[in-house]
Amino acid sequence: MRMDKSFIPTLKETPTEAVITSHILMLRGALVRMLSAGIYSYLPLGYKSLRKVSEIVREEMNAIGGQECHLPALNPKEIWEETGRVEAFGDTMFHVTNRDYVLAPTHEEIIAFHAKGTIKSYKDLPQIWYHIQTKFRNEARPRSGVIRGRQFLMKDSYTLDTTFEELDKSYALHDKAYRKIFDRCGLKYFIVGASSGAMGGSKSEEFMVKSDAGEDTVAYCEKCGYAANSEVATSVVDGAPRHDNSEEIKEIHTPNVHSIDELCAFLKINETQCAKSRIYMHDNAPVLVLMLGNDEVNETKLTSVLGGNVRPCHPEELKEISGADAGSIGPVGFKHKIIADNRLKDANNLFSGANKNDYHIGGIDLNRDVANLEYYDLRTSETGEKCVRCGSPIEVFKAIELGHIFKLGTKYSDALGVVYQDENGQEHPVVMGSYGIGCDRVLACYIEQNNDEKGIIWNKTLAPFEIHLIALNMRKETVVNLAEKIYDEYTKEGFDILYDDRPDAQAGFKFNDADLLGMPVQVIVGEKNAKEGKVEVKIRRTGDRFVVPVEELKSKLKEILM
RNA sequence: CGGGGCGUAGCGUAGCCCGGUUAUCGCGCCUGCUUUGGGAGCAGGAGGUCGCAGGUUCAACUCCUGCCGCCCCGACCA
Repeated sequence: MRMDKSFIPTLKETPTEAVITSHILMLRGALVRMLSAGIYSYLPLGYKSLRKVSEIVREEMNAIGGQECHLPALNPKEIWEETGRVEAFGDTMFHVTNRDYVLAPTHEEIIAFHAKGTIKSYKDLPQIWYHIQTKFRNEARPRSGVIRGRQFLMKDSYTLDTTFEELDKSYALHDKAYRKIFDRCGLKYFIVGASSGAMGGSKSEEFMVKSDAGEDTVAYCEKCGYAANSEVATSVVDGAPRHDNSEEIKEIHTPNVHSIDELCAFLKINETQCAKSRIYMHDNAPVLVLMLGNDEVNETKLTSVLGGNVRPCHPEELKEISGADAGSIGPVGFKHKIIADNRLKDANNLFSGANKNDYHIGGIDLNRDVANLEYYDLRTSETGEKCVRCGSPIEVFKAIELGHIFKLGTKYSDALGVVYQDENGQEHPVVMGSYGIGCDRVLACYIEQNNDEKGIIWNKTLAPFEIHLIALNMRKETVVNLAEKIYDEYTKEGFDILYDDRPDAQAGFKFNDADLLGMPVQVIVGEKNAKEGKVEVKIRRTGDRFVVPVEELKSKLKEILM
């Protein structure tokens, strides 16, 4: 592709709306342009890379027996109502206003719809169906460029199986395919156990990339590879000690003491002697959650322990329920359900709120003073705590979710009546799995991980072009002749070349654009070298540069691009 | 949806608090000449509903009200 008169509007300056590296470089490097919040146009270079991502995904999906389809993004609302997901998605789903259609945020329903008419017998199974389609989600707050958009490109595949054992196999195939896909893309990623959330189903794992721009928090053990979304991550931490003698309960006047830290400072005690109280509303009934010290309640864990709907109580509800405001609430005398985190198991001589403003209670023995107390893992793990598997310190950090694989089970086949007949003519619901990869995110994450102060550093796999050919001075006949010759000949031979043939751009301008765009190899045609029948080759990633005679260029390029 | 910030030429911006000349500067763009191995120089030039709509005023980029858009933090999120 010739650069002169092509749609590659690189930017010298950083647009104000971009703050994370990949977003900045995707804008500056002319890969994308924003149309509206969370809605991006891919320009020629960006689209070329996006298609390379899709192609890798396609090859690996086909390799495990996936069959590519193309399902509509416009869906009848009715089918989404049958599974209850119009309500489940709520405002996140786009609705068409002049007809009863929705824009599909994912495609479980549509797959189930087609499976229903097609899958009749156990002989029809298993199946892997996938497509690469634009998805629509009305994100309240799009951010980080293409990483969280209202419209994005996703590969989603769905497996149909007879049994959960068979589903395990389909799931394992996807796990394998996903590793290959991300490996081929050159991403550093890891896999975490995750909560299934609104998708339903039993097991799910996420493919994550570490990044400050991420929206998920994960716990990771470098030593043994344990990794989990912080929604479900556990770690080993010491519990509160149980002392030989339980002290008597005593009420203490604690004016203006609201937080655990203030309480510790006021009473000159340690955090591990305090029980923090949080009140949640669980299906319209209050529940007091007791945590040790400053431990944070993990609401995902709490929800899975309690089931149903759980939300924190509003400040005005607290006084009515407990008799005190936040900061003075405690388990002793609390009249509703109480549960506690495992760290508090059998603890005594604790301090906690007195359910009376400005008062705390000391000498609490949970075994003696709180009836029917149940203990669960309710806390959020933190950096430095010990790995549940190997005991090494874990690290907790932000990450971007690139892919997610789910064992769905029969949720959708039950709702939409997708059944098959077994050998005995008995009907059973088809067992489903669902697997997604955010193609835009693959691109953005790659750039997050592969850049320097000059710009993007592509590897051959995802680069829009393999070679960036730079003719330094288009007014010198020797330069033009050589560059044109290389461009024509090598393009015919299958090299994918971006040719900077802009007539007026200065050398420095071209060099900087080339570094910004980041093709793996730059071939530089300058006057001095050209006269001697030589060109310069620069490797973008390492910055290495060397001069080669034109006769040797081809073999050299083949060697580099192998 | 809550909190904060911003909206002036294709991009980045000054001016606004304290209303009053022809709305500032840099990049980019056009013309000419020079230059051509790390974002060139000189000269000339084009380009603006100052986000939109009301209001106050003799007078609004500037003050007031409403709306829209964008960014950041949070809530939410498959």
